[in-house]
Amino acid sequence: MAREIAKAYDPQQIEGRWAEFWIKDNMFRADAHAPGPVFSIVIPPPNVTGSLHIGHMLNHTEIDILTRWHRMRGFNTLYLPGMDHAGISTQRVVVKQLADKGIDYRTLGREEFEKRVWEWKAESGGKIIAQMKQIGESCDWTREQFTLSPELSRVVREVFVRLYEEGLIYRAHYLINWCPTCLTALSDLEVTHEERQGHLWHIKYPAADGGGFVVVATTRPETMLGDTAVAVHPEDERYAQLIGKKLRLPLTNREIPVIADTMVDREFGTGAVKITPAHDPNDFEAGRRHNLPEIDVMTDDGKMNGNAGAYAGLDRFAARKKIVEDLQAQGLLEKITDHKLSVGLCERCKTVVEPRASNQWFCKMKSMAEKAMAAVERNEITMVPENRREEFFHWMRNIRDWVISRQLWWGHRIPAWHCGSCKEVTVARETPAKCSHCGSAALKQDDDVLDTWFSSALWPFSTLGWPEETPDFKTYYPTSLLITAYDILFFWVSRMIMMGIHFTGKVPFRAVYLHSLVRTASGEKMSKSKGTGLDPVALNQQYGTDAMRFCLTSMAAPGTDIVVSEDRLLGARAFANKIWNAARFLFVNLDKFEEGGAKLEDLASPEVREQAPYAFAGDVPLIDGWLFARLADTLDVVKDAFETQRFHEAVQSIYQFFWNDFCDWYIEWIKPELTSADRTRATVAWKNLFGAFEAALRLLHPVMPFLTEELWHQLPQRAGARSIALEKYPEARATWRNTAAIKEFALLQEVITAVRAIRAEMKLDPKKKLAAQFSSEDAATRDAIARNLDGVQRLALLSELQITPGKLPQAGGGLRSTSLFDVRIPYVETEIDLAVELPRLKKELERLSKDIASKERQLGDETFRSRAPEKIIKNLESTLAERRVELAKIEERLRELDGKSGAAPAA
RNA sequence: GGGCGAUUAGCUCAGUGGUUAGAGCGCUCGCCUCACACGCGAGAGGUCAAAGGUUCAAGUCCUUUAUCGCCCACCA
Repeated sequence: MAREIAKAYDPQQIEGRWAEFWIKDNMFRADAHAPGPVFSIVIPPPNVTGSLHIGHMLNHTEIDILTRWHRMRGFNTLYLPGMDHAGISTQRVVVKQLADKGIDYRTLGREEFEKRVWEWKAESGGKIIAQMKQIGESCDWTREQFTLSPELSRVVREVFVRLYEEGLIYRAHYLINWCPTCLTALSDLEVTHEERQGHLWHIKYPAADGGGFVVVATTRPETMLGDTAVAVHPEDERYAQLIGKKLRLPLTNREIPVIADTMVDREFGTGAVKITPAHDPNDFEAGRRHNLPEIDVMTDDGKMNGNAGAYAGLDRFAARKKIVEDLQAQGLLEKITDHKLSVGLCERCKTVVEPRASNQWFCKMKSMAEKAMAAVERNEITMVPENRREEFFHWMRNIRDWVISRQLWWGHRIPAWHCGSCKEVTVARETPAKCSHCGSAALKQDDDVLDTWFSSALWPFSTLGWPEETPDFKTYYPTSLLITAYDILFFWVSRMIMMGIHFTGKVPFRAVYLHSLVRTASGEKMSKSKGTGLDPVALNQQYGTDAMRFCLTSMAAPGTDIVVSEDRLLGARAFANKIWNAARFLFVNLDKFEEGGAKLEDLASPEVREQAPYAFAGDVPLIDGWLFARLADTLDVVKDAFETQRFHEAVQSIYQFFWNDFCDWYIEWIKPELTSADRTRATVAWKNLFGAFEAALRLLHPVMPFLTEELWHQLPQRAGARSIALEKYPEARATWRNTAAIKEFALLQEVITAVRAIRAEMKLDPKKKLAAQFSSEDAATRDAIARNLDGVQRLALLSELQITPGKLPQAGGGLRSTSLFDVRIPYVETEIDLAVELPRLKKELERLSKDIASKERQLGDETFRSRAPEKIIKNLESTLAERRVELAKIEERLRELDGKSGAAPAA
């Protein structure tokens, strides 16, 4: 039977089919009652703000690799998918969409707006799910979750009420970060800081009694309209007599007191500070200490309000300009100096944040933080990379109460009802009929919603059925591992740990792996708005999903950000193509195998393949023993690497095994065996090739699922075999381990490479078979070459290789030496180019001499001999002996060649 | 202001105190060899940022410095 397979791998031809195949029958559905050790992982739910970007691609690939790997190793595996409603971000997206259509979302009303967002959620969520399916994520789609679903909303209310009843959630009037564009409060974490060049305006505040004035320095003159005091340091002699006196606030007719407070830094500015309790965190605290009134001078959208008198209606920055002009006109502006300051920006829209005093809901964090730190200290949760642990502790130690209310319409409505009669608050799981304080029915639910991270913090248990003790919760909680980007350690990871411990008594995951961010070539965080983002869909189409997966993870060393480049993607695609073509090699030769009377069906059962490597004439051929030994080594590395989330190591070692060992050496070596006239020999070769290739596919499958699934189905498989994803991952068998084969084949590789080098150096006809000579003092080495003469001659393209004991003459041909052997192609028509050979040898000589000198020095050192481990000394001694042999050979060759050439070219 | 990280080949980066520091890409030379030119073979290319220290032994541990990043922080 002849098979047709395209010459080049075309991922577009096959990916869609398998993506569909995997989800069709819920192939990756988890079963809480299934046997085996558990591996569970919940997705960091992507925001429904658009589609997946390349960072998600990395994150999801890592999760999927580990999921597939564990599944193939017999774990009871759950990869739970889902999405986040992403309160402020999603609301912004929809608000903007409406604005683009000329609609102010506020005119729609809350209910209609929510309806529009749900429509958008369906669109964006649908896109995300489609992308996840497209990239082959092996999730259990029957367990998909959404943070704002009715089920999860119930969990949110449960948690809110419990925290309220425990006194951990409270409502207070406090100074918070306000975004005048998003029109909501923000937590400290949602504010990013940016250093900007600004000014320090020195303003004269005249004394109320007309005697002189105090100069205050401020970076924000517009807030002076809300000043309710000026503060000086109590021990500042310059201002001592002013304390308790009144000043007249310029541009208004208000009188404000001079107060004394140790918060003032005498060295800064003039040593006198204007106090604006409603618009500055420090001043807010000072205001509380001194019982000062708060005067909010702004509106929600950042304009000056009625309290700003003549400036009312002006934007805060326009007001700043006007105020400075007016002060100047009145001669109250002493001077303006340059001043660098860090301004707070809204994380989402980059608007300058306005500190404002307002009524908000808060969550006390300290006690939860302490328990979370203790758990991490006890290593109930491990963190990779480990240095993130310190960051975590640092943040947790300095944690402040969390503003959890947001003035948005998209989110979990706070389950609190305000009583119109007694003004008290009723907090309840279900909408209450009457006020729990006075019994009045005049209840109105709080307008605010919860910070989106509040529901995300519950994700590992809310998605598994908590507060019920469901089978899912019992089996899969705590989850095994959390994989996420390091930039949400505080937003999300820390809060999950705190909430998880608080509500379930257990950590939410056993381990956290914080992976890199994917950056642009210039090192910036990728951003769609800046046009620097890479579109994973386009890249998948261009290079193939498997290549993308390979590319991203091969660079994913923990702790460093990664940069995706065209070059790397091309390299990854080439690898996929290489695998494809290795398979093609098998297929185009199958006829020959079957012509010999063998049947493909004989290779279909895993039991048959698992017995590879098969022996011929009583022995496993060296090449097969070697390949399976290399496979075992690779599997060791892969296991170790995946267990410690060192994806790049695992992926690179798989790459090396497949390309270098399997393709470059194994396939090249066994080619003639496959068509050997000796049918028994040929059959053994075929069985071993099949066994090795099929194992290699399984080895590769978690990283490159599409390609391996496609090829695996083209190999003979037992009846009822559904998918490579459900097969067993190869296990490094004890019988595969074979250091002798590795050592022996390394010798053959060395000899073949040496002959090829000589051939290149002598510029010999690359197709012409040549006669060469081989010598070694070591009988075992000579035997090894003799045993494998056919292969060596063939790969080195030799007509014959004469094996003699001892050494070869160092002149009269192209030659390579090691301490163990010499190999030489005698001159026939061509000679060595001395202008190349002599400098090469001299350089080698120099390197060896230096190396020998340093080793001699070290071995001559008594302290070294007495302190270094025996093994190190032994190694050093034998290496030194080898180097000396090599040096002697090089010296001899140099003498010969120098003599021959008369005048050696200058080195 | 505090903290963390980085600095290794032309580029992007691995490197877990112990032989001659690796990979991919790029570069040079030679090959369309019947799986693969998305390929094959052979090469060149590195005082591991600088200085000091610990150690028998340092790219790896410590200190200082320089440069570049990132995070955190209420100095008006």
